[in-house]
Amino acid sequence: MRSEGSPSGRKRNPIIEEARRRQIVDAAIETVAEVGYAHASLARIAQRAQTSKSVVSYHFAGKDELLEQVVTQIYGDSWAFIEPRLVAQSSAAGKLAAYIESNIAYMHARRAHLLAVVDVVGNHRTADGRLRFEPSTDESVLALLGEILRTGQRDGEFRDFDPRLVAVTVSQAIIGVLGAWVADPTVDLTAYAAELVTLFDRATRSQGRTT
Amino acid sequence: MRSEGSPSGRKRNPIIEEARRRQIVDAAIETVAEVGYAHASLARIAQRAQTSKSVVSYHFAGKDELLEQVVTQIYGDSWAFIEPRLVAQSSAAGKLAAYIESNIAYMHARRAHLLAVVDVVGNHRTADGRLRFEPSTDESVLALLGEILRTGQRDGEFRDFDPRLVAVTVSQAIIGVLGAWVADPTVDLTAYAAELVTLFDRATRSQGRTT
Amino acid sequence: MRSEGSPSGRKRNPIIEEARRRQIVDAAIETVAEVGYAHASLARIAQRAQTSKSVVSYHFAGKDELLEQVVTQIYGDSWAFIEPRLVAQSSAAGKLAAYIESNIAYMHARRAHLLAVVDVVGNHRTADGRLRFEPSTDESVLALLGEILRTGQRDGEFRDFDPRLVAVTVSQAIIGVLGAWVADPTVDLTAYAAELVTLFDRATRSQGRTT
Amino acid sequence: MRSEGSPSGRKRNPIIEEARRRQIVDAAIETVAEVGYAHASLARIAQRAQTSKSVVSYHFAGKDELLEQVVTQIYGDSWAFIEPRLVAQSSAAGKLAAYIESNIAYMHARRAHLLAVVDVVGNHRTADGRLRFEPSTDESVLALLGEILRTGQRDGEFRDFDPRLVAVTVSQAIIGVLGAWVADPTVDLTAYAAELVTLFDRATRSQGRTT
DNA sequence: GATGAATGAGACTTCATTCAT
DNA sequence: CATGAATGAAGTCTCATTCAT
Repeated sequence: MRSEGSPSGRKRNPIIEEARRRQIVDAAIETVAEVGYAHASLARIAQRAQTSKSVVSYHFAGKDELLEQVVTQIYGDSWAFIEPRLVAQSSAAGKLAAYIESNIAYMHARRAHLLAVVDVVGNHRTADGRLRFEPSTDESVLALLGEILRTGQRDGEFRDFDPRLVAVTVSQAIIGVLGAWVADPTVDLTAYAAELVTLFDRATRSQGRTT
Repeated sequence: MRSEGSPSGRKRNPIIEEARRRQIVDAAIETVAEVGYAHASLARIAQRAQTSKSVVSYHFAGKDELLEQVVTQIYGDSWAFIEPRLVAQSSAAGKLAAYIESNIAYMHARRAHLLAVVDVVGNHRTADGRLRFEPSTDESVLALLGEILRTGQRDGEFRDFDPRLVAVTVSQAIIGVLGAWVADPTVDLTAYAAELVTLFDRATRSQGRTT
Repeated sequence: MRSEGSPSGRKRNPIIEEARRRQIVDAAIETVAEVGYAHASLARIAQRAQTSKSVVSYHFAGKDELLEQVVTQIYGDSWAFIEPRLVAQSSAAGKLAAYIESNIAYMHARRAHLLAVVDVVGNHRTADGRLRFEPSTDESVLALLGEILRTGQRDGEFRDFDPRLVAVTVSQAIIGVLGAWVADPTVDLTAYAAELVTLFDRATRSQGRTT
Repeated sequence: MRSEGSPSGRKRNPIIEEARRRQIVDAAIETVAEVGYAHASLARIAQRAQTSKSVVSYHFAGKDELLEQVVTQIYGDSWAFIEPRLVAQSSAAGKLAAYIESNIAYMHARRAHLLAVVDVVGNHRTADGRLRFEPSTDESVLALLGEILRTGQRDGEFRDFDPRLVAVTVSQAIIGVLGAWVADPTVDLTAYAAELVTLFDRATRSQGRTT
């Protein structure tokens, strides 16, 4: 049980408190990345954070809350990286390319984040056995991509297709490229990203148009 | 272990033996599909197979071998379904379309197999924490797709691109579409498969060509 | 989780199984008697039964089932001792006296049973904090005593009073006498039992009657 | 601990100090009454007192001292209620009746006190597993009742019996009646108290006497 | 005077595996 | 061929207590 005296959940000294939580979440990310979700026990996470299981239990209501923080933090960080790069583009095709490239670039720089988020999202379940997070790809990501694609279709940049299907495909293609890099870190991820941009440009452009 | 040749009263019976193993592997598939890799204990698998843990341990060297059989069996079954449909196509583009459609069709008919194989492949690890299977997509699948794509490029059907990247993309796009269906079983998987074929046809065709 | 293969809950070899369960229940009784409910951990019980926690968990679904067995067993044993002594009496007054004396005699011979049953009944609670057993005195005991008292009133042996109140009082008086003996084992429990019989004889007899 | 005499800026304030302790003890009583001794953790008690564990630990040496205060306070309060009602009676029979009725009346008005004191007295143990308080009934209560009963015998009011046995019986009968009320709050506790007085009047009166 | 933070002991439970029959 | 029984490691979580501020 967390929160005593202050039912809001936040402690009186938010600075040290937040720092400790962040430190533990980071340790959890690294641990999941290294040994996988199934073997990422509180003991191992605590060990990496250089504390004890009790401290982890003190700062988080339980393993569930900790793992949810892992996902929340990675989603937040990656979005903070991607968003300005999207805003900088005015065309839909530009935004699509920027999304693909910045997403890959972010994970390129944080391999552990990639491994952890995929593992936790794909495995963390509620007591009744249902996945706690959206499977495969986050719903908000699909909504964003769908919006970009629909805008492009309205403006005549893109041909006619099912925006959701293409959004799913783009999303999974990115994961696939990242997965290939995880399996074999020698692949040139930047080149792959560029090729992916080309591929989806071709797949979505309306006929006869040129960049 | 009994001695071979069975000089004693009891007879070896490979048929019943194989049937038992298959029954247990099926139970394992269903269990993983239902409660997920992390909660698929031997006890639960045995319960679903209507036996006891001991029987499972008797027929398989351990949990590892059982889960490897799960993956092997699903890979084998799906390949048995897909291969004839590939052979029936002569063009590279035809083979690519056939691969996409038959792969999705197979999983469409066996939801539990899809859930189980994704879960086990993505989670089953060796004692030292490394994944026991190729991450994300099976290497042999990538080799097959790469071969089709390269043939198409050689014959002028396809434009110039990195075959491995496109192979990865095709593979992950299929998983993505299947994932969208798992998350929301009401999506029209057949329509999605057709759209996916169109999308990759556009993405790979050399300019100016038509079907 | 107990019971595998045989959903009934009983194992194939009921003899050895039942012996082990009994052994563990006995160890639980002694442990609760010695260190009290709150300190009677599975570890301590297992230690006294000369096994490990795992074995206890194997034979019982959990601590709850074990403690319920403790109470069930003691209730059953004591009733097996008391019943024939009740049947041997024809008059209501005789049955009342026999109940008091045999109840005290049984617990006199099994101090640990007395301590354990009082402790478990008074403390064992469900997850939501409610007592798992009837508080103070078992309802079936009160029903039995009430029946005896009502019969005595109908036959003119006993004066008019609230049968349930007197049943509760008899029940608690027995516990009180036993409690006095637990606190100070030098008290003459047999003499106390006899005095208790006299006391309730006086309190219940109809005026003018004699034994 | 600060030095005495408080030479520094802060002043010792025994009033606020005592109020705080009382507030915490009250919270402990309510908590034990609600969730039982075994689940009455310092955290839960602090939560109900609207403070934190640290505050509780600051005001009491430990959980032990707090629970001892719970018992002491309830014993004290109940005696303050009962004593004047005893003094008001001149005959031994009158005192006995007054004791029974005022005891029940007090607990009738404070259900939580009843539940808490029974639970703590029956469960609180020292490190070596021995009960910290007298089991069942307080020794001073038995002494008081014994004194009343002996006086009554000396004056010829009561017949000859073992005073301690009857004291124990009276004490437990009261607990029994209260227990019946706790189990079923709809029972008419006042009527039960009156019946109890009658019952023990009959059981103790010397022959041929009348009120 | 008071408290947020930390901590280690110990609680219950689940699990994969082994062994004698 | 099959299984009931046993087992120890490891998991998550709760708790009373202590300490620096």
